[in-house]
Amino acid sequence: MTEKKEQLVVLVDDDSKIRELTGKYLSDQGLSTITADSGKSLDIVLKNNDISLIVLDVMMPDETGLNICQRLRVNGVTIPIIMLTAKGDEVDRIVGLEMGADDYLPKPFNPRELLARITAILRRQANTEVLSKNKVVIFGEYTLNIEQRSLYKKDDEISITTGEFDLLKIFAERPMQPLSRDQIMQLSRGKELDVFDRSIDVKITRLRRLIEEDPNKPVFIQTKWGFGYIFNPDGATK
Amino acid sequence: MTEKKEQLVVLVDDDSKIRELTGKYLSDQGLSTITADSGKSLDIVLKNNDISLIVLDVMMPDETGLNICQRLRVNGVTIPIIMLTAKGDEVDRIVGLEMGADDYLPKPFNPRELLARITAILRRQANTEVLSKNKVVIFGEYTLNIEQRSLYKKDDEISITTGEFDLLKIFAERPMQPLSRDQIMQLSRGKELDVFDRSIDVKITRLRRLIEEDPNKPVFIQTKWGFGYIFNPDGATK
DNA sequence: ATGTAATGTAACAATTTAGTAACAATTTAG
DNA sequence: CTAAATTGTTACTAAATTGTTACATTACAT
Repeated sequence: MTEKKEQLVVLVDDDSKIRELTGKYLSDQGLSTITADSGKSLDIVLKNNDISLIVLDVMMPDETGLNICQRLRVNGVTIPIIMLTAKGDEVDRIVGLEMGADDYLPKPFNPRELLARITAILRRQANTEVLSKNKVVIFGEYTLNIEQRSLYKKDDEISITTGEFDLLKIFAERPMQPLSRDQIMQLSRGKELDVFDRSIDVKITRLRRLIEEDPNKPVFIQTKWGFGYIFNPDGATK
Repeated sequence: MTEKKEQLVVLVDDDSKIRELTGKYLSDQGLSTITADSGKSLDIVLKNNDISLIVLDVMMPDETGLNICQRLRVNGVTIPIIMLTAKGDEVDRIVGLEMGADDYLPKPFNPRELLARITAILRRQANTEVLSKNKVVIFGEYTLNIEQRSLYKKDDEISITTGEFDLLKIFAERPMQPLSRDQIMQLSRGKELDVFDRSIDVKITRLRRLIEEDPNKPVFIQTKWGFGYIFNPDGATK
């Protein structure tokens, strides 16, 4: 019934030897792999492919893996990341995990171990994806059915436009996480936000009219002044 | 509508408070519910009733939910299971899925969310059963017989072209699931849809003329504006 | 309190999307 | 091979959504 999605992995390392050897090994083991030699290349790869996982070397010129990782996470990218750290570098490991990496592997590593960790994470990911198909997000007396792309108030369906749905979905999947207008733009349309672009604000206004009892005192989508907005499914407390 | 088989759900939890409150909620919402306080009680319930779904708490004395789940699956029981796990317990969740649970819900949970997940699973279940057994889909006063490739209104056969039938079949097999034009094209002809291709729209128009009382106000095949179309066998509610 | 920058939003403009008639092309049945 | 039926294409209209702008309002720093 469900078709399996091809899993695509990117390996980011400035050392061409590692890219070739490890890339080949992973491919040989049946894992589609792309390589990139820098953060810049990675950005291009991410823009043009549906990537399932990133393997990221920490030590790279220009931009370190830690930097890249942090930058991606700040921009709301949730693709799992495995960090390659210098041997026994506890500090890097900890920092890496704090930056939002999902796992780490000390260099030099055994390709088989890398593969094992990759598949472990992908399997976990696949499980949660299957489940998120079932997902409904409930806030107050509203229910957002993501699979059906529909919104209900109690038992009545409320008509919601594509843009409103996409925006609400972004929030609903990230409860209690403040999102900047930039992040929202990235997540909804993969673009940068121009400096004087107010379109996100207007969309928020429209969304609030849909789901807030009193749009002047929003409880679900609140303003983080000077930063952006945050979705609180329990409604504002204070 | 169609005569529906009574769906019976068991809620297994050692906490009597949860059993009572949640059981009452589910019953009030029209879902026949039995409760059990342990794996042993569950076995008795399963022996004496035709159960459609099991809601299973993970943390229980004597035998944990994970254990029960595994035991049932090993014994060939395929009834869908929803696990209630401790909040944010990733490990339980993953193990639960590997044991063969169909979904999970972290505790404490919102009863409405539990209900939503139960009905989602039951609907899917019912759907695959109908399709594998009868190959007949009923909506309003229409009957689509998939094996015969024929469509009836009440007892009168309505002539339907190959293309219309194929399209209707795609929808009929996926009730309440929004389909993009791209998906429809993939499903019907295995091709990508060109950007300015409007043929799906035209087919929809023609299909609506066939099965909608008032094709200007379609109730079975509705437009998901900006996305695609959705088939609602119960007819539009609002 | 006051000035400044950020946010809210009404009103309008621009754009995107959907419905479908009319015709052309293609397929099917005889 | 021909006629009929079906399906795809195009063009146009209407509808719905989304973006832009301008001004009002609000929150913050001083």
